[in-house]
Amino acid sequence: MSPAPSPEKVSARAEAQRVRILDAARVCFSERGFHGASISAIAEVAGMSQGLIYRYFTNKAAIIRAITDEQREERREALAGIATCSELVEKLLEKIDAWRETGPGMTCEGGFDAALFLEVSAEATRDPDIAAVVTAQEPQIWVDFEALVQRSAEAAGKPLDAAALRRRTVVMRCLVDGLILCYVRDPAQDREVLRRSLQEAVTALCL
Amino acid sequence: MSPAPSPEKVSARAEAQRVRILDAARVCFSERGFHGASISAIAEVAGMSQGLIYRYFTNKAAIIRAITDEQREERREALAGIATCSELVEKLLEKIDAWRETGPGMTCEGGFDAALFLEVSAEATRDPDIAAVVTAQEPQIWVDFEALVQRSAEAAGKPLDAAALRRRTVVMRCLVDGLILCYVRDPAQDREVLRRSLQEAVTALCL
Amino acid sequence: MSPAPSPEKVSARAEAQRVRILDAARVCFSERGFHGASISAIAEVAGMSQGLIYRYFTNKAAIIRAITDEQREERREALAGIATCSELVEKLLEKIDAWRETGPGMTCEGGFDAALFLEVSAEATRDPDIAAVVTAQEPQIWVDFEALVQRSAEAAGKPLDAAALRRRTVVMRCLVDGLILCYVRDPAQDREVLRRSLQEAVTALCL
Amino acid sequence: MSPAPSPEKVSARAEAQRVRILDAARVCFSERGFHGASISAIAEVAGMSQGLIYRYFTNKAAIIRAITDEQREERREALAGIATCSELVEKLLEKIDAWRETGPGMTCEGGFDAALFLEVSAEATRDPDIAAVVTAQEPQIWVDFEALVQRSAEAAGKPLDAAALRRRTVVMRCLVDGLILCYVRDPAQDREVLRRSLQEAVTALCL
DNA sequence: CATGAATGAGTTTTCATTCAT
DNA sequence: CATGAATGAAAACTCATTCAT
Repeated sequence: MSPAPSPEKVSARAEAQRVRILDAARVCFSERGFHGASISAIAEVAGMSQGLIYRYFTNKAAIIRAITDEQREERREALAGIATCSELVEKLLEKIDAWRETGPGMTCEGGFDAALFLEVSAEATRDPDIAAVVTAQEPQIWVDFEALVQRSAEAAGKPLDAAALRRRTVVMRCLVDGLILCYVRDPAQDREVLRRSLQEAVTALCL
Repeated sequence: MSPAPSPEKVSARAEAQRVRILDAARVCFSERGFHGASISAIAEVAGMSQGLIYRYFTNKAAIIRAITDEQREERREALAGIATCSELVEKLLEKIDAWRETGPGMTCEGGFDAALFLEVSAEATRDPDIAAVVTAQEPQIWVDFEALVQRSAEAAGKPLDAAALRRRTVVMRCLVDGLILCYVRDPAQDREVLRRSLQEAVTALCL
Repeated sequence: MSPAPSPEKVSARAEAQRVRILDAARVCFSERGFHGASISAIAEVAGMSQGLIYRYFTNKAAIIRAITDEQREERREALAGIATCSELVEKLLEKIDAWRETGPGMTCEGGFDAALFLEVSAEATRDPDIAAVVTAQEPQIWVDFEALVQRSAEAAGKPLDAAALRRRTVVMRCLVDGLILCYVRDPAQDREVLRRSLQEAVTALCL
Repeated sequence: MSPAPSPEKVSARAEAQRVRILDAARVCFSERGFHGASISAIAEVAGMSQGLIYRYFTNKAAIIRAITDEQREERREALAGIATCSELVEKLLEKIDAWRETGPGMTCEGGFDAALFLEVSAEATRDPDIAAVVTAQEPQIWVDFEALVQRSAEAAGKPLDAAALRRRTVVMRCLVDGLILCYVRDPAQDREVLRRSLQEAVTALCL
């Protein structure tokens, strides 16, 4: 009875547990912030005991780091199926709307959680560990983003050389990240104006 | 002798104390976040007892609200002496650099504290009170920002009608707010590239 | 100008201040209990600064002692105009009703504050100082009470000798104090039943 | 081995902890009053950390409520083995004496804590929650008390009809509760006089 | 005489973390 | 592997008391 489970089984189970914890943490952190959310809240949402969490993460800090680290992949996925900058703007607006409606923690499955994104960015400002994780994500994000911008430029018939590509990419990232802040700070503002403003800028930049 | 202090004197003292507390709070909140900073830390930085803080603010929440509310004025001042969008980009980059060097809490006196800005934005995501304060600032900020954009457009010989002005202003705000995020997330990145990218965009937008 | 006030004037003023403080304290203690009421609350109700209170009372404990001490006089007054035990029961019921309606602190002016009476009794259980004050009142109260009971007995044509008088007085005091507890613990109970029960007992005791 | 503890075991432990806390609370509340006793004092007496108390009671208020609620059962038990009103008076005097000697908090095991009884009554005057708990106990207490009074009346050969029974019961309760107050306010008084006075009254009431 | 700012110790309560079972 | 009881430190907040003015 109860044969020793194969190592893969074990780590599969372990991985599943980690996922459960991270799913719960995402919800809690999004709702209350990294420092406002308690381990006991996470445990409750995850449907497990507080003690068990410490079998999979040494620390609350480790959970925060893991959540922060996830965002790299999410960001990659967000850019994956997208052909042009114009489409990116469109999709992002949709996702922010979805976030407002479905509530916090829905970062996975192609969703986007603006609260978590800002919390991570703010925390990166203070905690060197988090800053390191965030900064480490950047090269990859730049690669993906540049690919998109180049794709977009080529679609517009104006391919860019390396330096111009980088600059155009910087602008696009600022635009996109700034859009999130804009939306968060004044959620009542006219979404259509937002959309058209951004699209106009994309056009002006020949993307 | 020892005349009863005039009421102005009294409230002047009270006001001075409030300022001391807010100065300390700005430093602490910037360093540790709203929920990571403790009242006792604020009291220590302010050089007073914890109890005294409660004579001037009913709550920690009240301090957070006050700090959030301050940002309106700071933002106004930041735009005040600026003629064109190009100049805005230049000044903002300088200020972010200054913040990185002088450390946290230097929001006043024309300074800019990116950490605090992000913390406020993140908190607005969770706390309806903070969201209300932030949202209430927006109309004023739009007015100031539109004035700058129009000034800039006129300087470029291309004045804008109301609708176009609004759209261009949205783009500028996204650009500028996004720049902050970009900088925070990858502080090591080449500042010169950042500068040129943004300026290029400003030019492309005829501002 | 401002001639040195005569000593009587001074102590008259001092006495008036003490009264203001005690009036306020009575209200606060009645509403929140000795330990639940704060000096600052008393100061506010008294319309003066907290510091001033300490010019007239060395301590919070001193105020509590003073309030406790007052009850002797109140109790005397309560018995003063009363002819028979039957009348006492009637008056007490009226006063408890008045207290329920007019709210706390109305101990003076022939009123009766059941909350304060119980608070004092409870505190006497714990604080030896208060116990001493309360116990010191008792001889006087017994004298007054015995006078009433004797009056009542004579009115019924059955004067009592010293020992019997004392015993009958004990019973009357228990009856009357117990009535207060009964009322407080079940304020909804039928007042008429209460009245008749007590009166019946008075009759049975030939008072 | 080391079998998972059965659910009964688990809640048995929890129940035991609650009892430990309530035992400690009884002592502390009796010694210092509800608002004078601190959670840390209760924790110390209970021999546990402050934090642990909050695993079993959400609030200090919840502990106060629980202590208040206990009194119903204590009161029931106090009346249980008693045949006549005369015996009740005898037993009560004994218990008050025991309380004076054994110190505070000995409410359980057929003991009686006058301090706690008065504290609860005083608190009922201020806190609606406590008032509700106290008032909710009353019907049961009346039932028990009426049973005793009827028993006593029958023993005296004079059974009472419903209305008279109620009135006689009111008188007995006032007598008994008032006795507690009398004793507390003047603990030095002659216990024998007290005893004889009450017994005389009981006789006069044909109980 | 009077104020109210100031303090420091104390309050209740929460929380990350550990550990026996 | 999993629980959840237990802890100790720290959080926000209150309060009696003092003191410069």
